[in-house]
Amino acid sequence: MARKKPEVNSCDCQGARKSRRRDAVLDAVASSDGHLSAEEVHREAKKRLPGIGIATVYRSLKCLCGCGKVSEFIPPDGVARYEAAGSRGHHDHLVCTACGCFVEAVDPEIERLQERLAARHGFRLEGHRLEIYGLCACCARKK
Amino acid sequence: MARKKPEVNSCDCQGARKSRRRDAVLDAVASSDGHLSAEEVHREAKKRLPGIGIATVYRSLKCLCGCGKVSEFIPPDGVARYEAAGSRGHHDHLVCTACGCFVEAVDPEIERLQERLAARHGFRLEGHRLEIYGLCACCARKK
DNA sequence: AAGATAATGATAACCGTTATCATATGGCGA
DNA sequence: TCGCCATATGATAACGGTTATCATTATCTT
Ligand SMILES: [Mn+2]
Ligand SMILES: [Mn+2]
Ligand SMILES: [Zn+2]
Ligand SMILES: [Zn+2]
Repeated sequence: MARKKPEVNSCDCQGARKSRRRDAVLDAVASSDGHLSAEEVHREAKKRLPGIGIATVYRSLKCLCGCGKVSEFIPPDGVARYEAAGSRGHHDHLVCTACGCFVEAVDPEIERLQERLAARHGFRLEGHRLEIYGLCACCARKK
Repeated sequence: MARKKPEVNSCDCQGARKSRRRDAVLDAVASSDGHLSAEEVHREAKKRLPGIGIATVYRSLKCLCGCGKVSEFIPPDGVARYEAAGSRGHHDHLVCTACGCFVEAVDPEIERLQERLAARHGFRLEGHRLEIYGLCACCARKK
């Protein structure tokens, strides 16, 4: 007889309970191309649970970031953006100053040199943020 | 007979007039160690011109950033910070996650590899932002 | 099922920054 | 030097993304 799958909680945080809304928020982020603002996540989540409130979206995003399912990054305009962090590992962003698109990229050498730079200044490295601004291939062509 | 020095305007923007307050704002930023918030700049500027308002500080900072005398950078907490940009050239920041201090650093190799990374993705590079997070030497010792 | 506690939605509060507007000031031509 | 007009200024309201509050609901444990 088929037995119910063990309930997996979308949040691994201590004391966290399972919640349909948090699942919806994670699904909204995970099934998109990423780089959504909280408001955009809300719009997507409402397609799954029409009544979900914006406060819950913020709370869920914070929780999901805390347990590593989602990662946040804050562009210069100060509006946080979210993307699924499960399988996709760390990456940096090339940000187009014309159309605002994001291109993801990693350069292992840059990553390594950052460690060296931190060490050189006695820093115990915990993380970093690298954003490269410019015109994406598409926008550069139009100019 | 000593004649007055030609008035130099602290702002090179088109149509800008000389203003004592903008001078005071520039002086406040230039004579500090940098990385001041707008509110901190206001506090310093008031030592020079007690009546100066916060709106004027914001306006002056924007103007001074526009003509390259001051540079702005926005840490993850979203509160803009300012530093003199005249002689000091580009640099990146090592940010201590414990005490919040900033250490300035440049790695020419990282700078060069960023150009390569941009080119590799067809980006016409305009600028970048690199922040490295971790414990500064001082804070790492205390842990 | 009942009790304990986490989750939720509506909305007020927060806070750095920007916009507004009446007034003051700087710089130019006469 | 004087007058004109665009720019600069200060007080303060408005803005917008995010967080806090609180009464209610959902989930988990026993
Ligand atoms: Mn990304
Ligand atoms: Mn600096
Ligand atoms: Zn583009
Ligand atoms: Zn430190």
